[in-house]
Amino acid sequence: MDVSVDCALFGFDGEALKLLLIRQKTAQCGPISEAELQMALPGDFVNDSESLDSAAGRVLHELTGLHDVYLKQFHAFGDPERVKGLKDQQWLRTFREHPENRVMTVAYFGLVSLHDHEPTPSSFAGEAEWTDVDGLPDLAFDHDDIASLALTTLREQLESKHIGFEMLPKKFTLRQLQSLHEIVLDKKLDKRNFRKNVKRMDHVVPLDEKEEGVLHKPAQLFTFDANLTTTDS
Amino acid sequence: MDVSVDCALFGFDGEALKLLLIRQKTAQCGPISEAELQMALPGDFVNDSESLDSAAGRVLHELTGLHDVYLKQFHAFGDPERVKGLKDQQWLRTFREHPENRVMTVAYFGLVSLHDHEPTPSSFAGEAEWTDVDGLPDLAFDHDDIASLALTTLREQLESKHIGFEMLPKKFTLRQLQSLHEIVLDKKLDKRNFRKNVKRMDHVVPLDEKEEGVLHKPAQLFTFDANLTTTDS
DNA sequence: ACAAAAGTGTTGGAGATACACCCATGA
DNA sequence: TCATGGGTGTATCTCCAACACTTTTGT
Repeated sequence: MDVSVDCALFGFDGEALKLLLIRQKTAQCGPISEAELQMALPGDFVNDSESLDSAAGRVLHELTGLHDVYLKQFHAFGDPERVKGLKDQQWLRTFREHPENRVMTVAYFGLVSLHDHEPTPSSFAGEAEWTDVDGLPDLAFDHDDIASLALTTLREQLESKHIGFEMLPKKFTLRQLQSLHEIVLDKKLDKRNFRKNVKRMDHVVPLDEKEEGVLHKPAQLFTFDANLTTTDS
Repeated sequence: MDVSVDCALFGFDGEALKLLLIRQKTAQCGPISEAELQMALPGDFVNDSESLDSAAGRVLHELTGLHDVYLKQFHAFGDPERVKGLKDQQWLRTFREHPENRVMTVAYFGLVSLHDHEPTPSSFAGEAEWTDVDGLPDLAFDHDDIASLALTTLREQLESKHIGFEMLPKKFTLRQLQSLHEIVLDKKLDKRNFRKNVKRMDHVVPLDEKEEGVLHKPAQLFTFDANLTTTDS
């Protein structure tokens, strides 16, 4: 059986939660309209000598140029028919040696800051795009399921594992942190209570720096100190 | 790459938490002492046409004769060297066609009642045994890691997903439920507070029946009604 | 009668929620 | 001076933890 990894990479641009998707390459021949081209989560086969985590890290690096971002396995998908759809097979035939092979995939979700680094994909340049999580298109294979479970997992772990920071710039304001939580959890939070909670987290440290270039009172900047994280997987 | 499933089946006998392990079959030739024989979690290759969940269910059924027990995937293990230990290879050579192949495994944990059904393994009869989770032996392959993560996962989900009932008889007393929690979580719980919490769970329903054959005041029996479970994965 | 576990309420503290005003900055 | 978001404290309520005695049964 073939084994792949697929990555659901989430990013936050201050406004909305984004997911990195790749678009099927236009087949050189044949009149396929743009709308016909499927989108999917980035993924690749696991190489002979690499671990699953390394494979996921490699896919991520090839797409974003980033190392060392938060990346966690969350589920394996192994339905025998998961790549057997008509469109799925058409796509696979354009680049796979044995598109009819059964392939199971280990899915990872990752968190990327869209602030510090330009989200421009590197080696896959042009075919990858950040898409709003609200109103995702239908995805190829079983990637709708994967994306949906990735989002659920992100929601569950956002608070319990304090991983929100991974989607923010190194220096961030409390307002940014709060919007992120509000958007991911899809509910409004009370500003004062939120700040009270954050102040209790010893790994969110205030800096002697303020926001610049804003047309209102500049906010204090904070950063994330990974020294002591209470909850680890 | 070969793909297998491994199952960490937990059971509770009223006293201790048990894990189902299989023992390496004695090689017909060669003077290998009992102590040299390794133990491992039950597992098997995933068949061509079955899903991962089905494969795990099949392994479980072959071992215990049970259907429909709680069984959940919790992690995929794919280190390239995970079956390459010396003893691991010796064992694999006794029954695998290509023992040197890389094999990744999708690990499941399952919960079994040791009360209602005799824990006697069926088709693997004789080679499987329920072992105390305290003081597990060293296991073959990376099964120490798998068992350890399975236990962590069980602890995390015991309360949040209300799955303790799966390890109790259909009719159980609150004392049994509490001991189970105390043993899994490894901490003493307050009887009154515990019962208060249980009474809030609408899926634990009291029966018009009492314990029998005990040399003290007989306790009321409860059962588990799966109609409305608040948390699902 | 005795042993052994079943069963039952109250109190105090900690943490969560709800809520409104003044402040600093840039235009 | 105005518009915009930054920043702050208090009262209430709910949830959790701690704690001891009476009841029912079998021997």
